[in-house]
Amino acid sequence: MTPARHGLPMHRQIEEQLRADIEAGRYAPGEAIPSEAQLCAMWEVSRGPVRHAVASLATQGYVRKSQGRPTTVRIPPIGQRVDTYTPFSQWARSQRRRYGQRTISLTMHMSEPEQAERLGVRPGDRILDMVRLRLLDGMPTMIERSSFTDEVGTLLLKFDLDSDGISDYLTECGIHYGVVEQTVDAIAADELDARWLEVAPGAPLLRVRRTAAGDDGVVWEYSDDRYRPDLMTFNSSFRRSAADAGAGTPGARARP
Amino acid sequence: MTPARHGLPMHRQIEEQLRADIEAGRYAPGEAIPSEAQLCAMWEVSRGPVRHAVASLATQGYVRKSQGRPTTVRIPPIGQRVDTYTPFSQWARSQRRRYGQRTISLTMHMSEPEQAERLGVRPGDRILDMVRLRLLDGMPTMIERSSFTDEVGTLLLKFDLDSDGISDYLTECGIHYGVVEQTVDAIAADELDARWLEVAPGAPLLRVRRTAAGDDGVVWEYSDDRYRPDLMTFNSSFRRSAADAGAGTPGARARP
DNA sequence: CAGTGGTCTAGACCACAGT
DNA sequence: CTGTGGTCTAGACCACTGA
Repeated sequence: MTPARHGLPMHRQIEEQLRADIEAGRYAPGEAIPSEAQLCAMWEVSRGPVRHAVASLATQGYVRKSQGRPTTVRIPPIGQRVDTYTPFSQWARSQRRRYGQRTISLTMHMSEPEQAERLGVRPGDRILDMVRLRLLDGMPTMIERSSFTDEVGTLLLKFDLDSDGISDYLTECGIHYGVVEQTVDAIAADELDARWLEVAPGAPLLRVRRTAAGDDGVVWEYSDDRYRPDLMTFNSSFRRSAADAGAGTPGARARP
Repeated sequence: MTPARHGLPMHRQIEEQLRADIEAGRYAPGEAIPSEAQLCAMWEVSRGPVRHAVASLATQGYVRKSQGRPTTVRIPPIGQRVDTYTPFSQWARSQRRRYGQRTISLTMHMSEPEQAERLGVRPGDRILDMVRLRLLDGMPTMIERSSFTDEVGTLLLKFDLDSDGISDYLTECGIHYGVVEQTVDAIAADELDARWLEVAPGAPLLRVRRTAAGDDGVVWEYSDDRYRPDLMTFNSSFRRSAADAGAGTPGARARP
């Protein structure tokens, strides 16, 4: 009898279980996960949900699919992934790495027009600005400049920001990540970055700017995260089907 | 009447047609694409292929889905996307931007151990190293350092590398992008970067390292692309389901 | 050859938006 | 309420892999 727990749809339950099994090493990298037929039997479902779950893991880079051969566990990537967002502390936990944070500044103030635009509030509306240093294995790794809407900011002020991840706390408050958009580029370290990340001013940093909205599409966070590139990279991997290339030119398909 | 062209599966045909319609502006940003039911009727297929096609476009950021509401066309992102790889020239064409390239150097030589490792060949095997400057609207935008296996390199030597994108040429030769892995970080410009990209030495650049393999998984390209961050960014956007966060903590779901 | 994943059908019921 | 997308079933046939 299938557990039928939570309100999660079957394909999500299967996905989460497989992800947990992979992260726990119960399926070794390079080894096969159970076949679709086996998963159907294990969960007593049809192929639909099973394929949905495995496809999702494949796009997230957990497994590698190819026709005819069993689906195998991918060699785990070194850095974070760009096609899915995991809060820093949760990512660090999943990698079994020590992490920490220091709050550098915390300011509740009236928003400038530019900030308001990014957060989708009216200029002059109250927002919370937060600057934190994030550590990985004791090394200063990232400077996080976040802005929150008044509603979320008020919640955060009641919380010990130097403690464990704030995302868990916000989730408990009913605030969670629905639609996330990220832009990645590079930027020279300014004086603040340089001091806290212990690099020279002007040194190249990897910047990720992120807006996060709830499931309802209402933005509640804007963040500018700057990483030391020697300590963190962002990865992605995917299959690109043969015909993605030319919408106009079919082209010869001569395979030696 | 459905064209029934190529050997492409239906869901790919539908996806390509929708992508073409979106890029051509036949569906305006923010506007709805045809409903699943309409697409089923138009293509005379069941919902399976239609949902597959739309889901694929959604993960690539072309459309935005939400339950109950029609699926709408996303506002086109400024930069390239990180969760799918499009060769530079093809990306530039899709954005209707002028582009060009200059080959800085081209070397066929025996591989060093490190290079061989990345390309998956034996140390000492012959490889082709290529350094090119890529231009966008006349501005030097990216320096590309690529290494190719002997087989692919031999093909490239027969080709005019300053002409239009080499990826189209390789596709005609039967070489195409199957499995692609990318790593994004930041790096200081070296002397070569600085001279060609017209920035100061040490200026921050956005680096994308990529290995490309065929559908058979055999690697044929390794590339180190360095972008001026003021001229190019990489974007991603996605939905993150509410339960992705805590595998352990269900948490209250109090929504004000 | 048997087993794998890839594709597709024709239904069904549900959750949610907007009227 | 109707129409939308979200999920799922129980079949089917195909393409590919490897023994």
